[in-house]
Amino acid sequence: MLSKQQLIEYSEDARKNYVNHISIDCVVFGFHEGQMKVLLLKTNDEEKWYLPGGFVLKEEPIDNAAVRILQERTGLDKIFLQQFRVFGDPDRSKVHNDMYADMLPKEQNWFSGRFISIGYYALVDFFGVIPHPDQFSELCAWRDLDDMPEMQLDHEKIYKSALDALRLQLNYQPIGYNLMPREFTMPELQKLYETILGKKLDRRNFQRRILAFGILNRSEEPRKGGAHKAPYLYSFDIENYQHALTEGFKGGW
Amino acid sequence: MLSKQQLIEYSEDARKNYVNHISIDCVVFGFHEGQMKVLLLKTNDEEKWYLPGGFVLKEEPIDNAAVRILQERTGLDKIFLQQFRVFGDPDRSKVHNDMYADMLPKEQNWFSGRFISIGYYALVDFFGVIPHPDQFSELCAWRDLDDMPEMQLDHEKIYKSALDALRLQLNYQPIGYNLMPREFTMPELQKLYETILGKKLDRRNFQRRILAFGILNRSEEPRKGGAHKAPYLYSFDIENYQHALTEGFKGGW
DNA sequence: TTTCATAGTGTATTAAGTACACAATTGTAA
DNA sequence: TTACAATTGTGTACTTAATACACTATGAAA
Repeated sequence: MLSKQQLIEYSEDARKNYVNHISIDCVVFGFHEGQMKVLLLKTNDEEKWYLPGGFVLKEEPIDNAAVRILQERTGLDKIFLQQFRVFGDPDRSKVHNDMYADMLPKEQNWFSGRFISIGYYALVDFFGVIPHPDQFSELCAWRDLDDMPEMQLDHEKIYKSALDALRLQLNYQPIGYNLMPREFTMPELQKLYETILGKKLDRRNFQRRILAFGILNRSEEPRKGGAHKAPYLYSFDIENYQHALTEGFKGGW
Repeated sequence: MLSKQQLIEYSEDARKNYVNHISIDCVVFGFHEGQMKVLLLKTNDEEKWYLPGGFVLKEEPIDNAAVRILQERTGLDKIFLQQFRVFGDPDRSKVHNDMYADMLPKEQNWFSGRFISIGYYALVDFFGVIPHPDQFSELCAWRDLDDMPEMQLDHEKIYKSALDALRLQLNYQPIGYNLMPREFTMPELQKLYETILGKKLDRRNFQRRILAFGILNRSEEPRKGGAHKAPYLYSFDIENYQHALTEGFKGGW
């Protein structure tokens, strides 16, 4: 959390370096222990959480800005990022505006204006992430998708919209390379799909379908040491996976 | 086309009224005589065309801005609009910037900065549109999708991206209500799909599939007076159509 | 009345999606 | 050591959707 003096400095820096009126908000999805997770931030003195976000440098492509912002929050440098929609209601950042208006003199307050936010979602490796709070927060942590806390501004709307976009993507693109460890079992992958979709799938049909995509390689050796029958291990065939990403799966017409 | 003095005035007005650094570009699709059309603008003294676009008023939701911009260009007031992506390379408007830099003193030039553009596509009734040029152009006209001219800035990239988005939409949403006249024949509707997709479809299979969506009503009376066998007339069942728009068709998983 | 272009309809085949059941493996508790 | 519970692997019948393809019907013009 910034002091008033720091806030003034941040505001002045921001005016110098960032494109005004534009922000970026990222919905970072991770997957761990059969749970879909979203990376959130929080200050100590506020109840509500918010999404990792930031601004666009004056000479920076917006996609790079999103990558930079996520690098700062997660430590990751290769991130699957997808722009999914713009949030541009004039009063979407009203609460924020008012908050900073109390703390900053108007002429020094870069935050006073309206911000139009570009929404990105990211799929990341849960274990690769080292959550870093930003300047405004003390806490950066994973939250379960089915146990999301109250959120600031329109961030609830944003993450729900991201989830919709992700579910849609599931229909015509492969998913998982950025969310699963290198090797995983079929039930583990199924759990990912079930979590994203929020519903149960049939084991046998899931397996057949996902294998038909041709993006998985099965290891020779099954995973040992588990409490039950040793499952096979799979990994993504990265070449086919990339191809499927660009080409899409079926198409309909 | 604006004179230098008018340009200065426009620039000052813009600074007062619009959110800086944000623009909107619209890809307006129409359909006429079996051809997919896109609405474009042009000045007399430049070869290249550009997309209808504009800026966001300081207190205006971005979707409203897109509607307002299209109302001005087309005269339509009910428009199917879909945000599809943001174009935010720092040098995307460089040509424009340079052009205005020659004409406007820097401190009076609202256009000098970088603009991040929100792309919308619109599906409209061809006959409902009365093309109005904007302040910068003399010409506002339909162009065939398969005969598109050279375009300014990154507008070629934008309309191609819009077409991709539209094709994707075809897979999970109905299309046509905003593009077809109230009554139409099955071959006419098929032509629309073929044009959007850029490929031929089988008559019989198309009919079966589109009817299976349950969004069409068939009139009692076929269209008479044609040179051949009188075709049946169809119209959209607006209730089912709307339902399909929000719910989507199949889904995959 | 024949011909041509177009419209309407049906059927067989293949592929994809869904529903469902049994056998195999492994650790644990009797 | 043996029975059990939990989990994984696999197969098959059924239904639905997608594809390929051919004939009949209509209306205007030659």
